[in-house]
Amino acid sequence: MGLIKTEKFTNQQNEIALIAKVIGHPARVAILQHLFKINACVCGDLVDEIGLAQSTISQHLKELKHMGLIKGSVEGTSVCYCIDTENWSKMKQIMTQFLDQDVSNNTCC
Amino acid sequence: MGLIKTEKFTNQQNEIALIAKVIGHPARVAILQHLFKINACVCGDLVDEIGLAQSTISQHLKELKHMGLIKGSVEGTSVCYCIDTENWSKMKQIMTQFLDQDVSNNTCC
DNA sequence: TTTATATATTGCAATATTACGATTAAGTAA
DNA sequence: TTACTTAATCGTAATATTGCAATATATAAA
Repeated sequence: MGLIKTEKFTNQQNEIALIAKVIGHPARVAILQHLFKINACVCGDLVDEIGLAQSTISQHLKELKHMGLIKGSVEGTSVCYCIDTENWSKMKQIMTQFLDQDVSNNTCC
Repeated sequence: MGLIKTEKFTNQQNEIALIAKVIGHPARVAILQHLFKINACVCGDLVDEIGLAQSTISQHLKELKHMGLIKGSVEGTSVCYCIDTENWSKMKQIMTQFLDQDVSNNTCC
């Protein structure tokens, strides 16, 4: 069906999955890495940097913004995007907690 | 097109995205959490636990196995699944390194 | 061998995602 | 005003994902 049955899972499980899903595309990984690297506002040079069509990059930016990982502010004709540090930290904590599950007692197979 | 242009990105970016993508479904998050919780082999009770069809769970297990996050061994008629601790640690390191990018110098917008 | 149980695979329908070109919107410069 | 620049949105095609029923496979028990 292509439709995820979110009602079968806990809020936490759905949230982890949503965060991971947004990161689960190399273009969005590249955008985030570039924003971290530049460490300041960036706009349409992401299109040159990444090499996908302008409309495609715009769509990925929209998804990242929708998840709250980045924020954008209009600067004249261009738009300045950057990491939303507060939300990034929150997201990082959620993911880290999931990833940090103790593996040492795992005594099977 | 629905087709990701992986050739536009670095191996690292593609790898991060692939890992995140596998985690990007609540059923797979639930499976992983259950395997951690039980801390031992588990088989078809994942179907009862999660409440999706057997074939659906089997497919998700296949994807997790394909990414190397879990491994399974046949035990009679059932199959014992568990976290692949070595690969989990590797994966965790890759993701943590990505998530840990320094946010403090971010002075924009 | 037959039957039962557990898991994997196949085939399919519904929906989602990715990507792009074309267009629109909104600001700037002339 | 018009022309230009930048980014968002729309429409669309191609592909991917999700989920299930049905079937296949493989082992165990009778």
